Formats: sequence, C-alpha cells, structure tokens
Amino acid sequence: MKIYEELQARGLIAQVTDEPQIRELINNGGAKFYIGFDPTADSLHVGHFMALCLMKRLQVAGNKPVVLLGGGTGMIGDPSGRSDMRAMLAEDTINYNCECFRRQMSRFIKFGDDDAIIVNNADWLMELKYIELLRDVGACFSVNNMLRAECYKQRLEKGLSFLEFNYMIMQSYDFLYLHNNYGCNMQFGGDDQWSNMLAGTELIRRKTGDDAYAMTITLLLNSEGKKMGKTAKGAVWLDPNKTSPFEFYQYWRNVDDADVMKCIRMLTFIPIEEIEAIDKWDDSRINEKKTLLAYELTKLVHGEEEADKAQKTTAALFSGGDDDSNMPTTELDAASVPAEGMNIVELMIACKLAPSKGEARRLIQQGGITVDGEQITAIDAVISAEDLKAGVKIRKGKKVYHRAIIK
RNA sequence: GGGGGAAUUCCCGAGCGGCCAAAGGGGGCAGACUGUAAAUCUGUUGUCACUGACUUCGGUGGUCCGAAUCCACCUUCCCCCA
Repeated sequence: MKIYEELQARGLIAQVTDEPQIRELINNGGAKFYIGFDPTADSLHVGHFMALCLMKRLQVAGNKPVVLLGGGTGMIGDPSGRSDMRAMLAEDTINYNCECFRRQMSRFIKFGDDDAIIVNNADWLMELKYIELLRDVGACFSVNNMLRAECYKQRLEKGLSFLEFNYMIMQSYDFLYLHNNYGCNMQFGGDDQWSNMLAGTELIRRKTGDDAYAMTITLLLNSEGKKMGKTAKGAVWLDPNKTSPFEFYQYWRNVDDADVMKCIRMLTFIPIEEIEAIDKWDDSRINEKKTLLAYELTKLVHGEEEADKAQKTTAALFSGGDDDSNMPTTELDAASVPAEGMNIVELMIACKLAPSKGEARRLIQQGGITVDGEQITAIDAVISAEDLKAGVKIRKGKKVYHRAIIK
C-alpha cells in the first residue's frame, strides 16, 4: 500500500486541492512539503503531534519535509475557526516558545540537510515593508473572497480585527516564500487551515504561474464533534512536565468507546492490516483496545520506558497490584508535619488534590476520599506522622491517585 | 465623525436600592449504576477561623444608613448611519 492510500485508509485526509496530482507526487517521493506551527504555547500538543507523525510518514515515503515555526505569524494570531481573538503574545514569549517547539520536535523528526529542515518565518516576515507588500501581494487578494472564507464565519458575527484579518496573507506569503526559496510545492495542515492554505496556492499561481498543492489532515474530533486532546484543565501536552506520562496514558485509556478505533487509526503507527484485525475484535475486548491505544501513544511520545511505567502503575491502581512507584507524589517537609499527625484537609491541600479547604471538606463529606484503601468520613480525621513517613496513598474519586510521604 | 447598546461568578445568561455569594442552563467535581466508557439519577460548585465573617458583578470616584442595581468619568466590545 502506498503512502496516499495508507493516509486515506487511516482517515487522515480531509481535503486536497488536486487528488490525482497529490497522489502521484507523494507516492513517488516528489513532494517538498511544509507544515506550519505557530508558537502559541511552550509545548506542543496532540494536534501538533498528528502533524509531526504525518511528516514522518511522508518522509519515510521519500518526501522532503520542512518545518515552519511561526515566529512571525505568531505575532498576529490565526483567527481561523475561533470565536474570539487570541491573546497577543509578547515577542520574547514567542521566541521562547519557538525554542521549546524546536527542542520537542527534534525528538520526533530528524533535522539535517538531507533530512527535514526547519525554518522560522520571523526571518522574512519581520523584514516586510508595508507599502511594498501591499502592492506586491495585497493586490492579489480579494477582500470579497476573503470575507467569504469559512474560517472567518464565526468572527464576522463577533468582530474581526484588521490585525488578524491579515493572517491569511502572511500564511500565503510564507508558502510563496518557501516555494521560491526552498522549492516547496505542497503544504499540509489541520483542516481548519484550509482557507489559508488555498489562498497560498492561489498566490503562488498568480505570482509565478506554478502549481502548488495543499492537503489538510482530518481534525481529531470525538463522537460529539469536539476537538480531542483537551481536558477541563487545558490541552494534553507532549511536555512531560506539563502533562505527566501517566496522565497522558490515562487520557487515552479513558477515551469514549466510540472514539477508540478512530484514534488507533489516526494516531498510531500500527500497520493498517493489524488495525483492521483489531477492529474486528469482539466488543468485550473494548478495554484491551483502549489499553493498546494508550500504550502505543505513550510509547511514541514519551518512550517505551515511560509507557511501561504508566501501564504498570495503572495495573497497580485499577487491578490491585502494589507498584506505586510511578504515582504522582508530594514530598512533605518533615518540619511542616506536626508530631501528632496531619489533618486530612491540610494534607489534601498540600498535595494539591483540592484547591481550597471548602472543596476538600466537600470531597470528604461526599465520600470521595480514600487513604490507603480506607474511606475517610470525618473532616477532622488525622493521618499519623508514622503513616506519612512510610508514605500514604490517597485516592480522590475513582481515578485520581496521589502519594504523600515525608522526605 | 454621528447615534444607540453592552460589560455579572469557569462559560452562557437572569438580576426590583436592602430578603444577593447573586435565578437558570452548560461545564467541573463527588456519589449511585458500570467496564477507568457512554447514558441516566443524586449531591455539590467564591474564600475562611463555615449558624458567622470576608472578598466578588469591566475600572476609578460619588450619592445613600445601605449599591451588581443610581450618578460622573474612564476602558473595552457590539450594532446602526457616514
């Protein structure tokens, strides 16, 4: 199976500008393609991960990848598909984020002259002269058309600043620049980027007469149509300091039944034939599928060792083993613990299991707190200093485990 | 440039000068049921020294015994006309 067909089989392809051409190009390793990443945070997330995986798949098939860091476009902020304006980022923050991205990416993609290359659009966008750009590029854009773009729909109801309106032009300019200077003939991106990417191919055609292509990756949506990789607390990050491998593992272990196969297809590198076989498994093996998904992904992102640890810890917690070595742990300062022990409410605050004492009490009153397997019923319960020295296992609700120990 | 409207708690959104820590919904958290799923039902959802006190309704001042509510100015946003 060739790469295009594989991407298709995995359900990764959302939209393409010219299917026969693109198929031909990438199946024969003829594409020099780029994917842009705007440095909106100090860590990559799952959406970025999908793009990086795509990059890898295409690279293996002989195509040349270009990573574009959006040091310049990050100064503007992409309004596509958003209902309100992004917070404007300071230049320092953007540069810092770019550095973080670069470091994380090098774990997934091999950079070098013969491998992937990485560029930053700040290098050319920041130099642009306003009037010059307007005459050179601005003349090629129809405001009427831009306003019709799907990606602005929500924003036209609530308000779109001129700053953000220019994002599409900058992204198009990037494509043109990479086409002229690096021989890029294709752009990939999330499906929300479709309008921006089309504008780029259009601009290249107008300025150079060359054909360039664009293809978008299906956004990873759950069965309710919401973006996956988000939790109440925010995104699921690839940075182990922001989302621990255990949390990462748990996120995927907990996906809805309806979404498991889609995730396995789109996110893992398990061969298609195997995936088809897994898809035929009996419903009673649904949890096996989830475990597989969680393990595979954790392995890809954090490495085999971390994946093993996360899996072991999970087995211990949910199936009654006793390996708690990988559990999130709070080390208490011996001096902060009174000789007679520590109040449970205080302990929960110290472990950040509750943001306020009120909430800690509520959790206890509702029967949501267990210490070393015993449910706590009184809000004035005290955990003895001896127990804390040995380390206690606190469980909040069904799935949150935490260990507290005096160091 | 002219005219009109809006800003409330995590989000949306109600809110008579005192009975407002502020209706309702969403989301979150916990409990029951389950399979670490979904759906459903129940409780809960500002902070603390918790029958009380304190902080909160865009910002700053003011009126009043008392302000989310009234007044002035400021900031931001939306709509209509140009």
